[in-house]
Amino acid sequence: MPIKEFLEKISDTVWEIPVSYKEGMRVPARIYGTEKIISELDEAVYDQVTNVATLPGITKYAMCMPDGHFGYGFPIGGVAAMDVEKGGVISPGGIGFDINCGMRLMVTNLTYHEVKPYIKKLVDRLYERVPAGVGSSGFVKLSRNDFRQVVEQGAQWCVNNGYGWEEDLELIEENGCIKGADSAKISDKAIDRGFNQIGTLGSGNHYLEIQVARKLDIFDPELAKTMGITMPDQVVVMFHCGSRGFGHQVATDYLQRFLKVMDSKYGIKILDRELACAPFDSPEGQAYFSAMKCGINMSYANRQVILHRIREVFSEIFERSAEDLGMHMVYDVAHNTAKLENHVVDGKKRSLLVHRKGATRAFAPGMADIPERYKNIGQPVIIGGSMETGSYLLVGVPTGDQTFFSTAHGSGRTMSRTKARKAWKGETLLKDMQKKGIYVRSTSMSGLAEEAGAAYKDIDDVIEAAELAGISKKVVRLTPIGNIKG
DNA sequence: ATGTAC
Repeated sequence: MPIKEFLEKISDTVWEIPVSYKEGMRVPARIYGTEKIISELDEAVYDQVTNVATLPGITKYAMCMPDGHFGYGFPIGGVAAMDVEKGGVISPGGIGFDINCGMRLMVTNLTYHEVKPYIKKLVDRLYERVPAGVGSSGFVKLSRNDFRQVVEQGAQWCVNNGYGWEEDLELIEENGCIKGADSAKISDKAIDRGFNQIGTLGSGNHYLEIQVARKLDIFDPELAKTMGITMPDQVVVMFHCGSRGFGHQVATDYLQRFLKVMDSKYGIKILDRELACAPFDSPEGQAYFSAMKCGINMSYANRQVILHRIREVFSEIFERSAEDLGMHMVYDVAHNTAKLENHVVDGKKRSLLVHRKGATRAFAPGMADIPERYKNIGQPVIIGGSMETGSYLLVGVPTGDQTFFSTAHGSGRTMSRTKARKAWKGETLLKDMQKKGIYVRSTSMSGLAEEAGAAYKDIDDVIEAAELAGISKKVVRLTPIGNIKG
């Protein structure tokens, strides 16, 4: 029977697929989105999110955020909380290959008017100083043993070694170092792939962007001010990258290991090999959890070094120190993780492993683990749109409990990379963007075509859906003026 | 996303 017959409208932005849809579903699936988003959704997402609903320990719902689209095993935009005291599993496909791919946002005290004459110079210099593209390596020279320290200490290692400011650490989830990362759980191959990649952007949808907060796009000036956006036309810097080849290798290593033991040792049957998993409370599950945390820390360190590099470049171009330029961080959010969190479910406190794959944590005001500065307003959420359109700064809200305090992470693709490459030419796109006032540098013209704005959902629709659903609140919309694309 | 196939 077609999926539409099963899809039940819960509200204007929440759609449910009951357990009767597919044998083995332990909980219903819920998809977030407006009627428009749902009508354009890739049908494969229904299949994937209902597969996720069959995994052991899944609590309440298998969910998909409004930017959701087809991914490896889980949809990208997938949220699944596993009860670790009830045989809950950990699944690499629910975290993503690019472990802790995420966004970081930094403000400046410069206005559009001041930056505009330098935009070309600024983007060109950033392009030189922040290595981008497939297989790129960074300027931080590390031995393999040093790198093992980095993946255990994350951004804290960077600040201790001169890359950044002490205050940066307070503005990263887990203060830039998730506890329990154990490099003994990492293969030599993963170390080999990662040790020279600190401070590199990567490729695909990874980018570094110079943006402007236009007056009419500051929706809540009080909240914006708390986050450092204090004036119209203020220039900010946002970037998106992850754990590069390192995280990819960690995911590959453990997917293979889980496939070997999942059924034979633990009797877990899954509907799709891409959902390979192991009980959280098993030697294999715990080993991956520790290894995945190394990926989380690698990614924090990567973004920390890039942040440092951006400060250096601005300082050079504007001939003032980064302090004088007010280059303070707003926040750093993780997209691809599984974290152990306490949540209240049906009135009871439970320990849940919350998988967020292409989804952002969005803690409400007053919750633990929010920096002091944001305690009263909620956790900042940084949403990167496609490079042509715009991005958003949001905050978490109390009604976010329905998604274990998770929201969207980006626009969400509507078109495959292959299709996008056929539909557009990178060179034309580059010129069109230039006309719109966005100066772009990219390592790859075909890569640029893959990231065309038209290959993505409308970011404004996605944010609107997230706000209407009560899973995050918008604060500022940010417009790009310069972009370095990996 | 990714030394875009070990």
